[in-house]
Amino acid sequence: MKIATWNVNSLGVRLPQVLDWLAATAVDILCLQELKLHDDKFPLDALRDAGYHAAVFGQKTYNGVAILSRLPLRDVAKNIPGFEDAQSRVIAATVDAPDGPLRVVNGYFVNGQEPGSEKFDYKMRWLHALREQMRAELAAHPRLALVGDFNIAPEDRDSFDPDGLRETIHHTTEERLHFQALLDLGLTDAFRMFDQPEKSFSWWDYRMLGFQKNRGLRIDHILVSDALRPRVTACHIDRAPRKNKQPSDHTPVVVEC
DNA sequence: ATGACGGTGTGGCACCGA
Repeated sequence: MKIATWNVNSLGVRLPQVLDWLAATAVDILCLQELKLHDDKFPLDALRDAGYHAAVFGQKTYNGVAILSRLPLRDVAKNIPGFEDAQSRVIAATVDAPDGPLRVVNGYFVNGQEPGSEKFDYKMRWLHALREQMRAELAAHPRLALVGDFNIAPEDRDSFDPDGLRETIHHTTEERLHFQALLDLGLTDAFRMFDQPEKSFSWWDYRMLGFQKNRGLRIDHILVSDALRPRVTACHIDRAPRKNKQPSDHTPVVVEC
């Protein structure tokens, strides 16, 4: 089973690249973030023709998340229960995989802009609420993956300039403690289960030749539950889509389990 | 301290992302 996450920075623009990538990689589940379109603009037909079911939680202009799956999706949940939020950032669904039900939680985590800002405060409250949701999700669904654009570089090695960017957004101690708190619930960063190249990143700034100079961050993650972890055989970042014409600034992360 | 690039929506520029 192959599961992937990809922040596409507008599905309206990136749909042809998504279809190409699905055809090339044949992932079973693809979690998308930053759709930037409302549900009624979601390209259900094109994705169905490509062989995928979809659970969608869209939003015009900003945010928006979806789960694509070759197998049907059930028990779809949107956003964080009990946490009032005007922004579409979380969608969860269950797939009945051959070896048992698999719960997938797909998040577009808050950016936070700058420590001390109102948006950073929102990020902290959102992360705290997500943790409580994940505690409940894990209790109900032992076989679980939490994936998405976390907007957190968990360690220094996940940043192209950890010293220059110390305690700036994506790098703050507070954000990293929230990431660790998710791991402490019984989740593992699948990427770090394996030897990986140094300076492996999933996002590069569009500006100043960020990708060409590999000035990036690893902020897109796949966390697997303790019950799913023994099944994981590989995890990698696929840089190929970042080399497309008109790429997203993020590239997909893929896990095999 | 600011802008650099790209997407969206609006209306000829502002806002947001990371």
